[in-house]
Amino acid sequence: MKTSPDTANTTQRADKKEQRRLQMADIARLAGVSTSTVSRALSGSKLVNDETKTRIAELAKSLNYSINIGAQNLRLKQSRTIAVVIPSDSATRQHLTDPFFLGMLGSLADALTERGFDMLVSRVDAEQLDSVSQIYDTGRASGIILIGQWRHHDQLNELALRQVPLVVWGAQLPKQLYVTVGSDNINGGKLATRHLLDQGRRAIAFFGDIQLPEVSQRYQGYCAALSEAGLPVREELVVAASFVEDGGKQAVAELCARQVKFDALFACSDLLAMTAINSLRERDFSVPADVAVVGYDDIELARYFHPPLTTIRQPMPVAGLALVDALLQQIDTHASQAFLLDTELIIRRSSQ
Amino acid sequence: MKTSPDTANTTQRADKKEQRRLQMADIARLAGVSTSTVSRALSGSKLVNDETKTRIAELAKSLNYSINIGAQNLRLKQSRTIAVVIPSDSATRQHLTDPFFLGMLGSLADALTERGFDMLVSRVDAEQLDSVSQIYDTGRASGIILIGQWRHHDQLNELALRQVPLVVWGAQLPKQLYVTVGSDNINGGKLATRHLLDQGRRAIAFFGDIQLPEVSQRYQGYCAALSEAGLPVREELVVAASFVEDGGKQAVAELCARQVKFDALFACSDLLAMTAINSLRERDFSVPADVAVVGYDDIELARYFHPPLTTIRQPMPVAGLALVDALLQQIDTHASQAFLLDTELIIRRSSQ
DNA sequence: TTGAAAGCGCTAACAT
DNA sequence: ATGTTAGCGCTTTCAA
Repeated sequence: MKTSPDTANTTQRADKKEQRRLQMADIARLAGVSTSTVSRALSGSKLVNDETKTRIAELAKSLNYSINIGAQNLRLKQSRTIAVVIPSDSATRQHLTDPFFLGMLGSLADALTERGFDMLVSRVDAEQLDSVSQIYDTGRASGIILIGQWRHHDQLNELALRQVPLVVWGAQLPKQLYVTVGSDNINGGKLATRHLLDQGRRAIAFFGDIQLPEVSQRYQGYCAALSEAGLPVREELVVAASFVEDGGKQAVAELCARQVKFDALFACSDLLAMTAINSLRERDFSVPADVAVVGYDDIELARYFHPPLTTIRQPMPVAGLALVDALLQQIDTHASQAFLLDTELIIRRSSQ
Repeated sequence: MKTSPDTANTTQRADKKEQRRLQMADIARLAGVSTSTVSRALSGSKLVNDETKTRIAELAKSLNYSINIGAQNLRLKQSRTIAVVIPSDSATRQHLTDPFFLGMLGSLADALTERGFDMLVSRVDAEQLDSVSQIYDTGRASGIILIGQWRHHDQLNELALRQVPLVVWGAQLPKQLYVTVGSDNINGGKLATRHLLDQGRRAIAFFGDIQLPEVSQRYQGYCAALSEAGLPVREELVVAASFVEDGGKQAVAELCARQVKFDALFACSDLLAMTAINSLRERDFSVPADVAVVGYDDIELARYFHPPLTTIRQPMPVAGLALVDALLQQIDTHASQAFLLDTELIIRRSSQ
């Protein structure tokens, strides 16, 4: 039988036993009240005498006591925790390194703090996205924000079917059962392309993997802008560049191998744009003189690049809040809507 | 901001009836056994019949049941959660945007997953670092990893005094009560400076805020390398550049205002190096011809910069594991040691 | 205004 | 090999 630690017990120096953590019963005893009163006092209930309330609050503070959140959550059947999940490619494990996703994490951290939620971050193998529901099923988090839609449309639909409260950063697709928050990719693509057209460029290359929903919409914007200007979409200018590794380098190589003339480039991420610019430079193209370049994301380093990168900014600070609020609303009301954020063209030297 | 035009985008559940979450008792009833048996079966106890064990496991799987972690943790008096804290400047809120810290988050996510812990991420106002202990006192996390020692030495010591299990990424200082894991900044500074000396440079500027422990050690390395080469440390070449904003730009301005000749630059972060290089370029210095530059951190973009940045790499993948293991050991044994990771010179074009 | 008692969902002695 | 029972630390009826 285990005796509860008691004041009469001698504590030995060699004794490695955890000094028992203070709990509500201790505060109650020291204040000469019941735990109910302590609980009420600390939660600011008006059922308790003001004088006792402050006495208890001070006692707690002086002893460095804080309510055990695990127990509180169990009792209240809540968790006040949201999980942020970033699918990671099992092979490269590279996704969490993209500056864009990382910026998003910061924005989410702020938004969740503001709403009084804790943020649990986990990387999940992209091939096992269904394991995401565990985070919810176990009560670890009351909902899930997933950053990185990639090609997981079907798996995400399955999650939604399982009633997991879920909001995804990405593009809206047909037959979509889950809720997305994202920026206006179509317009982003238009803005970028129009800007290049305004600079007098006519042979605008497009770098991006059209299989990805967001990129596909940026491509739609690209096509729309060309069409507005009365220009055809020339397939030989479109390269399926991937986001990983030296995507830009490979894409430039591919484009050059095609022997096609081009005087501008719209790359679907800043990273892609930067590696592309470096490759262009190696091949003695000058940016922006020979090739005007526009990127996408406006990561922090875009302005420090040489030349400073013209790009499409996604509104990060708003993005976090939008994701969080969409999720909280879904948890509350079991219904919420897709939400589209404005994109903005940031003009710097790489395109002028 | 617009709401999306699509029709099918509202996820609704007409049925608002709370479907009670499945719990162990339900599984027990359905399996015709007691909850103890279910508990044991799911935890793989050998006390339970193999046949029953698989029966229960399958039942649970088919019903999508997972153990409620909150209740489990309460009962087991554990949390299997580690908090990762990033102090944020109350004014700028900029710290979580430094690519280096963000890379660290990724590394920690991997390391914690590997050790079976959840990662709670929170941004805490740098002026109220003592509030960090709440995360521990409330039982929310069993320990804390703090990224960003900055000038908070005293506050960190106080936290350690309060018995909060804590490991800090940073430099080891005298009279330090908390445990640090960090890279070998002194050697990093030496490697960078020696490399510049090897390139024949003799007037090497140093950019960094020596008030910060890590930077101070890099500066020590810088001094040591100069001294090895029989050169004096020239104060007019040392600029107290800050990490934030256009730190590099200001530092270059300051240096030029001093009218001192320099042919190399060691900047204490890659971001600093990059902004400095851009400023140098504006002033018609060529890099590396006129000024050879070495940065610090080896963030992902360093290799994509123009010119590709020579830098000191801190071993990120190892860093996460080292931090986590130091913390877990501290939680287990109430003792752990500071740990120093090797730094490595990565030579690229900016210095040659 | 306060206290007693029940129980959140689980685990682990202690029985059988 | 399985069931009974007593909590983990808290909140909240219900009773006083």
